[in-house]
Amino acid sequence: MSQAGDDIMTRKKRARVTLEQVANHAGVSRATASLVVRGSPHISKETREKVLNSMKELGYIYDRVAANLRSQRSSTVGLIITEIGNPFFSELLVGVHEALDKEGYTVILGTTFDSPSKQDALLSTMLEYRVGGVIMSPVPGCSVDMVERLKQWEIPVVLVAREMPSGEQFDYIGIDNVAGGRLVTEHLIQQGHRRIAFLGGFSGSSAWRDRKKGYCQAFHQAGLEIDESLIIEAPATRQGGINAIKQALQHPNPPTAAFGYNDIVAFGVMLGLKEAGMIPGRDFAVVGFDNIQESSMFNPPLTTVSAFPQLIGTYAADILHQRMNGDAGEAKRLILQPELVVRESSLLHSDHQF
Amino acid sequence: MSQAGDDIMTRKKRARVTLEQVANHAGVSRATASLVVRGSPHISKETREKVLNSMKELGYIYDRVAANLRSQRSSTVGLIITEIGNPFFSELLVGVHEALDKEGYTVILGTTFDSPSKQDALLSTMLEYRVGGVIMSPVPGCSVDMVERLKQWEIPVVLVAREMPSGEQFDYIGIDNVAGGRLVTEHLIQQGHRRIAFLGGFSGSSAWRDRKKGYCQAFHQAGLEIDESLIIEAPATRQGGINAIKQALQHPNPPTAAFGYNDIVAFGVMLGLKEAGMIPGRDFAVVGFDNIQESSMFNPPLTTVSAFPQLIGTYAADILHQRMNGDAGEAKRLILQPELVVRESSLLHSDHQF
DNA sequence: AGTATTTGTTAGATCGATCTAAAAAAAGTA
DNA sequence: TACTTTTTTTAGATCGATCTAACAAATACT
Repeated sequence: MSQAGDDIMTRKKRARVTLEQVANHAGVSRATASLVVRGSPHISKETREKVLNSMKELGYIYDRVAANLRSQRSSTVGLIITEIGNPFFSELLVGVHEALDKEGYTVILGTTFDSPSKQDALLSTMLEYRVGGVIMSPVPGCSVDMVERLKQWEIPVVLVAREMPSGEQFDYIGIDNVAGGRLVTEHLIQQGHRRIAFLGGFSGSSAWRDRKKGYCQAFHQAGLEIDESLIIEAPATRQGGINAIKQALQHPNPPTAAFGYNDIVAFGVMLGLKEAGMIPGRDFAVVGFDNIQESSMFNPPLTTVSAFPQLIGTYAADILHQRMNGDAGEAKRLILQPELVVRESSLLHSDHQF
Repeated sequence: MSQAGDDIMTRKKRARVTLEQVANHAGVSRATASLVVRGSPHISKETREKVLNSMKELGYIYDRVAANLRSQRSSTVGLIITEIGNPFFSELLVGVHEALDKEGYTVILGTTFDSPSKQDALLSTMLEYRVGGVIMSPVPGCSVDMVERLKQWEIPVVLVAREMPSGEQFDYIGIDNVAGGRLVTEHLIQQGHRRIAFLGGFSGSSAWRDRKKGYCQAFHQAGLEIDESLIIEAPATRQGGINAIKQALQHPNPPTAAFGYNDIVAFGVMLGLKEAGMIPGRDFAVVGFDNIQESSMFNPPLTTVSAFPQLIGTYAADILHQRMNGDAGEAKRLILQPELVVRESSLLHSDHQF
């Protein structure tokens, strides 16, 4: 259970100035001082100033921990993402953070690294800390049970970027991954490619399945066959991309283009191509997904799909804020439409043949 | 002062299961149940199991808020950085986060965007939340006053990446920016460059001043003159880099190489060069600072200096952990030695003349 | 002036845990 | 069996704020 080990704790020596001391100093009651702190309108100008002066004089520090305990409220919000190393999530974090900050919330951060047990542990911690709400990107194969526990305690939950099986009851902000996958694949087909690998990511994540769905749709629509052996799962990391493209190039009938699960994978794919002596954007087309800031600066600049992570974060924060203020309406679904950004990595010179 | 506006709060409806209820259910006292939760050794096996069962049965959730209030301890750590958008800091965040996570701390995140008032507000918030310690990268020109307030409350503070005027009393983990600036500049001088611009960043930050110091040292050591008009301050962003290089190119006697304050600026510089019709790495040498992951993947790959942000984060977390466990020794200073990483952006073809 | 209303203030209980110091139970010893 | 000593359990105060409901004081209304 919740072992509060002593080793990880710190003891404070200097005693805190309490509201009671402020009240005494100002010659009013504790309750009055409390009202002043909270900016109540039922306080006369003079008392307010008396109290504010005493606060300043004594160096008073508001104790949110005590206040939250008594009031059964919380101005803390939990944010659970898979990893901060991925710019998609760090940009999402920026969006969430800025929006919540503006409203006066404090953010508690957690990263799951796609481990369900870590996610459960994080959710527990957040419950223990009495967070007022949670924004999370669920791990693949995440069971709804744990998250429902939050619902039980009437802690609003907003899902971002990834869906959860039977998670219809939760607000969700994401991008239309099917459309995104289709955009990418249609683009590559239009460029004349017929053998297009889909590299990286794992089928456990809803985003992966949707992007693949879009990939398949584009193939079908063009009347082309899908070669399942060109769909290679791998960690959604640079190294995963390197490995995946290497494996794909071993194929007796290798692909001429690759759709990376996300930009990071696509970077890996391009690095792998370079290692194999090929020049991405000339000998081989590569497309990514997310349009993180770096993708415009890669060599060559990466064709990709904008997934608007920061915007997703902002919306998620806004919705959570509404929920925390009592909005109990139906679960909202906000699906942003992706936009294809064509750059050099997918525009092979016309003198190439396939 | 600390207005706890009602609008930002959430009310929970379903009552929490308290330790008292658990105790009643298990037929023991509240105190005993508390000891069980905390894993005290003075509890007999049977009572422990009785209580644990009751906890499970009732769906008990440990209330850290209440516990922290009474025990005057805290397992929360504040992390204050300037921005998450900068990969240097997001990598630092990864280091801090992983290390603290392992020890069971929870991280409260704050970003200052280099605004002193925002930093003060954040420090206040953290005090209000009773954090047990703070890791921070101080804003340029940060006064020691506010941070000293934390010291007063015996809340340990570890500074990272940037120093603070008269901040000798605080632990500091950073990199030898002087050495880094020298490495970069020596490298460029060795490549035959004589007119080297120093672009981006502001002189308010200690990192800027140190890097510039190294830059000057290298010049002096080589017996060369410094042209102050080639030192251009600008925001440490991509756009700042673009603007700075454009300005530098206007110079009647323009530079042949640029030292970007950090990799992001260097990226901007390279983009600006491209816009001006020049090819970085062929017509103009560019070097950055930090060696963020993307710099190896840029076009061309960026010569830079490794600043080991993740490692800095890890060390900072470790030291903070020690401090929170009572280590009251002298302020520690841990200065990592930077390493030059030479890539194509600074290796001009030999047929070029200056 | 006398009552009703509004405005400002407050005492005392409370949030859910931990602490202290002391009591009860169990084990060890003579 | 009686008396320590050790182990286990507990009652009651406490952390620092907010809540409730009631009480003064000031203002408004016949």
